[in-house]
Amino acid sequence: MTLRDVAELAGVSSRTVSNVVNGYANVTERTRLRVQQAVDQLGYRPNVLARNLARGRSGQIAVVVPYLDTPYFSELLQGIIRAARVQGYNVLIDQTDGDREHERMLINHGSSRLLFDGVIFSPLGLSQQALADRDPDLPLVVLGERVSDGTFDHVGIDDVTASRQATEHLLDLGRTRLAAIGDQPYETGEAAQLRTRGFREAHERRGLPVREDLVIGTPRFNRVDGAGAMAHLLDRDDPPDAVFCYSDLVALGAIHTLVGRGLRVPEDVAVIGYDDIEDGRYSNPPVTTISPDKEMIATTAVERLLLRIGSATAPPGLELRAPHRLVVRESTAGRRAG
Amino acid sequence: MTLRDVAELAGVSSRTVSNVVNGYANVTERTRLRVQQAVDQLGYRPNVLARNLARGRSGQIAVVVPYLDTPYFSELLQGIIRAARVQGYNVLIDQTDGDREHERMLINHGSSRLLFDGVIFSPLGLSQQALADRDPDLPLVVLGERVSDGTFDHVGIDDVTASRQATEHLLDLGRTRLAAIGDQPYETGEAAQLRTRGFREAHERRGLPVREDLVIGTPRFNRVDGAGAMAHLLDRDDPPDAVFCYSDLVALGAIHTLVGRGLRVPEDVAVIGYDDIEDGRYSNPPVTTISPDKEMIATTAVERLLLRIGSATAPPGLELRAPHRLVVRESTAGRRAG
DNA sequence: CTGAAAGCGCTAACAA
DNA sequence: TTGTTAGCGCTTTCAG
Repeated sequence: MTLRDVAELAGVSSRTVSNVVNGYANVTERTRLRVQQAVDQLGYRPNVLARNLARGRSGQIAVVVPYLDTPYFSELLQGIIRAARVQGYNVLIDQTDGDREHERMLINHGSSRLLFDGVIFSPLGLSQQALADRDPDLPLVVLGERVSDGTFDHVGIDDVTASRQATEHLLDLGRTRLAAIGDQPYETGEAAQLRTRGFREAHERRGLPVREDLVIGTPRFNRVDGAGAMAHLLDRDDPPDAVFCYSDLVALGAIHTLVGRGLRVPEDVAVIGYDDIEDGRYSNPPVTTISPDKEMIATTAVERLLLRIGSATAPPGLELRAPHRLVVRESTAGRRAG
Repeated sequence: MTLRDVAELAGVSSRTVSNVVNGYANVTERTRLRVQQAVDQLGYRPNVLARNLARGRSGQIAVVVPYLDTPYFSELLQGIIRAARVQGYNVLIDQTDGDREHERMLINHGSSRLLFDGVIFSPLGLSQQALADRDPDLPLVVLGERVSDGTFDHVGIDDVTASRQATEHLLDLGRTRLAAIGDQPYETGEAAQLRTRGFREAHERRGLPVREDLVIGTPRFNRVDGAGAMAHLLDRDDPPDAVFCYSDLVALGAIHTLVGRGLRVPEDVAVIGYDDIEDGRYSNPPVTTISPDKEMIATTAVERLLLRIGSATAPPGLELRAPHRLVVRESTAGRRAG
């Protein structure tokens, strides 16, 4: 079943069939119908491989995330896949485990060209410099806490503000010994550092000192790290009465430790997270969190990437901010639902 | 940068370059070296699109799951992606939301042929019949609780046995009023029905009657359903003292309701889940569960699919059972860790 | 509005 | 062991 077969049956040239199949204009209604009929009759479906080669495009975009089983990413992924499909694009998924070399390879068109037309990338191990050194012809949209260097788009929320708001929420509750879990004071920890900055800003605004010894670093933002850091904090002479966790997973880990030690959340220690993943809504207690508009992030990322793919000349790299909001639940507010 | 350019520079034919690039035999070490040098010098990378067309293969497999943000699937996906990459295959991900029509389309090569060479499929809305009616030329491996009709491979654990073991564990604790949450007594609910069968078998073996009014159906296996079903159960005159949940998410939802009502887990009600997702390990309390060997499932599925793709004549459809085990945690055992 | 025909870059049968 | 060459099936320029 090829274009030719259809053309023959319909008594037109393959050019015309192609026009019809691709919904181009310039086809008489009459011939369009005849061709359509032939297509249906033969059960013709275009060969994507041939089309791709001829077009020089794969019709696929790659989404690169550090970890697939991180709820935040899988929730985001859903939105991206949906948005891409609407535009006729398929999504290739890649997981880097934060491996720097792997990440670098992917933004250089992977091991082979043309497998994907563009990349939505959530870098973890990669420096700003490595991002700048990438294949300049590969359309790129970056998620998370980077800053665009003008050659790619960047979609994220305002992390400093969000973190400040999270911290202020804890201060508003009358808590005085605030801890922060998740700092990463090294080159590839930009994400974390922005949150730490917001944490500091909140203190500054209130004229309060930051308890430096309560700012704890973690290699990743997962449950294990949260649980460990919390245990560490509780072993102090003067443990915190509130904790700002840099992800909901960290918060869940921290709560796990707290409850395990017989402490009450939020009465003894209030806990706030970040990301608003579904787990946090059904945990005990449900977790107060910063909720980024994931749907908007996904849609915007796809939209901008396809725009780049479609443009002959690369559009300027934009900083795109999705909205976020503070969602107060029982891990700080202390109410209890049925 | 095409094969020809390389051939020219190396002073050989494009055929030879192709041989070298693809690691075929029959190339003198000497020419191999010369070609390799030319490749490096020109920074040549093969055009996958052209290769795909010529080979008639896309080098991609599709993985189709109902929901991407279900931890069980995203954990499985990780393993699949890894296993596929090792074999030089890329993974396309598709989410059906359990939509029957969408599922049917995908096992008929989607809307276009050749986009993927085979499918690993976790059906939700599709009947056995629909599976049988699929495009017979599309290599297929099915995950979950179906039975192979001999034309595809099926990878899963022994659900009846696992469910029986889960139930027996509750009975061993001395519980007498066992509930089950997750039954789906309709055509596409085969997965659920197997678990219900195991639940019954355990009772039968002990000569105990099943409390039919405590077997609750849920449309999906997620937190909301679990929370709702549990609330429903607690409103009974004679509420259960133990609950077998058909997924860990359901268990987490159920626990959420229990704790919200001021009941203790496991003292008042013991809860067991299914899937062993990471969330269950860090919840309060951690969830006892049936743990399928996900890594094995992923590897086996990929292995079998690639074998099918590579075979001229379709190998017989196999039933492949991955191992599982009962993991006892605090939601039934009542210990409490730090 | 439609037809003819030249590729897209690679693979692999056939020859040498 | 290597070269020649005919496709793979579609898109698209250029005529008409």
